[in-house]
Amino acid sequence: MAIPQSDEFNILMNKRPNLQQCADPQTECIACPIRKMALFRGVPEEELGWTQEFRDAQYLLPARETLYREGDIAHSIYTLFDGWVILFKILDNGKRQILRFVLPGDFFGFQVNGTGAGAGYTHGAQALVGSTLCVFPRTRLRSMMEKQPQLAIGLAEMGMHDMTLCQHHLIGTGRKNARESIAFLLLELFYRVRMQMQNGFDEATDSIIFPLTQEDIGDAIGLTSVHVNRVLKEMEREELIRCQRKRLTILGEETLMEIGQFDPGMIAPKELV
Amino acid sequence: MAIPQSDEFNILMNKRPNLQQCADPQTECIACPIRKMALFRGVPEEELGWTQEFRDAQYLLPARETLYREGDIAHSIYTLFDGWVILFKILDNGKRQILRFVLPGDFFGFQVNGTGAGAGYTHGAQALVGSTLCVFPRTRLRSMMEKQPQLAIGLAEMGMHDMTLCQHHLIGTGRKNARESIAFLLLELFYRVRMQMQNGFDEATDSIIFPLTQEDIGDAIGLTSVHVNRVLKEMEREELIRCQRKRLTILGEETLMEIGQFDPGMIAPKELV
DNA sequence: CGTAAATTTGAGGTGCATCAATTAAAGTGG
DNA sequence: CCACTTTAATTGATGCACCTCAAATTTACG
Repeated sequence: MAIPQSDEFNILMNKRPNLQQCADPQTECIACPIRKMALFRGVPEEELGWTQEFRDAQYLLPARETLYREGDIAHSIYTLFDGWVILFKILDNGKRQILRFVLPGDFFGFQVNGTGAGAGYTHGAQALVGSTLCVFPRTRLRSMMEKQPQLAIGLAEMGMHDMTLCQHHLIGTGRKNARESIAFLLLELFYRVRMQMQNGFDEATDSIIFPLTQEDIGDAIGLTSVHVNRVLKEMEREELIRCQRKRLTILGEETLMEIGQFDPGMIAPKELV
Repeated sequence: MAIPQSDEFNILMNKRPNLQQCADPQTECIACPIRKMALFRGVPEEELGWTQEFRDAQYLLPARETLYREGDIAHSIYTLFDGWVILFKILDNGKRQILRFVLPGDFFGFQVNGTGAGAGYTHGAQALVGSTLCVFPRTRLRSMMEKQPQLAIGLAEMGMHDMTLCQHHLIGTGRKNARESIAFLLLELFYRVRMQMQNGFDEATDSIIFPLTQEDIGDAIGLTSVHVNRVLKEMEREELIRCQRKRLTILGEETLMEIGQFDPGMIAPKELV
C-alpha cells in the first residue's frame, strides 16, 4: 500500500534519494518514549496533538548516509528518534571537525547561515548507523514557538545543554592532551548512551554500541587516527577500556574519570532555573 | 543621595564587594541603544516597561575584576551593556580555557549545573576592562519566558549564535594551526566590535580597542603566550596587523581572511527562520 | 618613580603529525 | 558460505609545530 507523501517529503527525497519513509504505523508524539528528553519535553500532554501536526513524518536514514551538506538549503529541522548522527564541518585543507554527536532525543539542523526560507545549514550531517528521524518544517518553527512558549523554552534549554557539551569539547581540544581528551570523550558518550537506557546499552557487560571509527574520534578532538589508535591500545593494555567490534566497555571508570577530568554532572540535561 | 538597594543587590554585593551600583540615571530598557541586539530584541516597545521591571539594575564591574567563579550559586543572569567580559574554566592542572568573549548586547550567566535556586555556574566570569552590566534575577527567568514567549525565542536565537561561535573556536583549536586560528580570532573580535559601531571602534584608523593580553589569546585557542607572541610578531612584520597598546588594527584584511578561513557571514547574528 | 605585569627573544625538548606499509575486519557478489 | 574488495586498525620511523624554561626588555600603573 502506498504511503501518502507530503511536499516536505518530496523536497527531501529530491535531495536525498536514500532517505526512506517509515512504514506505518509511525510513532505518535503522544506515545513517544523519548519525548521527555526531546524538544517537546515541556509541552503538556493535552497539547501533543498539536506537536504531532507540526511534525512532518519519521524517516529512515541508512548507515553512513549523508542527511545534508554544509550550505544545503535548510528546509527541515530534526529530532533524532533512534541511531547516531554526527554534525561536522570540512575545512579548506580537507580536514574534518566533528562538532556534535547527536543521540536519540537530540534536536539538530537549526543552525543556519542567512535568513528566511533560503538559509543554508552551517554544517553537514551524516548517520553513523541506520537512524530514525522526526522531521519538522523549519519555516514554521517561529510561529510554532509563538503559539507554544514551552517549545521555545525547550529549545533554549536544549541549546544550553548542547552549548555545555561544545564547551567541554573546546576544553578538550584546547587544554587537554590526547589521553585526557580521549578519556573524556569515551566517558561522555558512554554516559549519554547509558542515560537513555534503550539504545545499545548492555547491562550485563556494562558496554554500549559504539559506532565511531578511530578516525571519527580523531576528527572530534583534533587528532590523527594514528595517534588515537596508539592511545586506545595503551588504554586497553592498562585494562581501562575495551573498544572492539563497534562495542565499548568501560573497565576502569574511576581512573578514566580522573584522567579525563570527567564528572557525570557536567553533562546532565540542563534546565532553565 | 543614597540609592535604594534591592535584595538582589545586597546578595550580589555580599559576594562581590567590588561591584558598584551605577549612579542615577540608569539606562531605561525603552531607551537602551543596544536593545535590538540584546535579550529583549523581540519584545515589542509597549511591553518594555515589563522588561524593565524584570531587570534588577545596572552595575559597574571594574577592569580585571571577577564577577563570579565556577561553582558560585547563580543568583543572577546578565546582559553586558558596555565593556568586555570573558567566560572561562580552570582545569585541575591549572590551565585556563576561555570559553567566550562577551561583548555589549551579549547575554550570559545562564549556564549552570544543578537545578533550582541553588544551581552553580559552570564557568567563571571576569571583566577585561571596566564594564557595565544589566542584572536580572535568574530564578524568575522561566516564569518570565512563559509570560513573554519573545523572550524565550530571543534566548534560543542568542544561544544559537553563541553556539556557532563556540563551534568555530572548536574548529580553530582542533583543526587549525596557530597562525590560522589567531587570524580567525582577531578577525572575529574585530568584526564583532565593529558590528556594534559604538564600543571602541575608531573609524579613522580602522582599529578597535583590544584589551586581551597575549596570554588571553593563548588561553582562548589553546596556545602558550610565548607562541602567540611569535605569531603576532610575524604578522606585524608582514604588515597584516598592528597590535599594540591595547589597540588592534587590521592591515591585510584579505590575506588574513584567507589565512584564518574567516567569512563575516559566519558570525552574523542568527535568526530562527 | 618604583614595582609589578606583559612582551619579547633564545635554546632545547616533546607530543603528536606525517608517511608508509602490514594486518585485520567488514562488506559484497557469486 | 566463500573469494574478492574495500575499509579500518595497527605498527614503525622520522619530522616539526608548539611547549617549557629562562632571562631581558618594555609597558602599565599606584
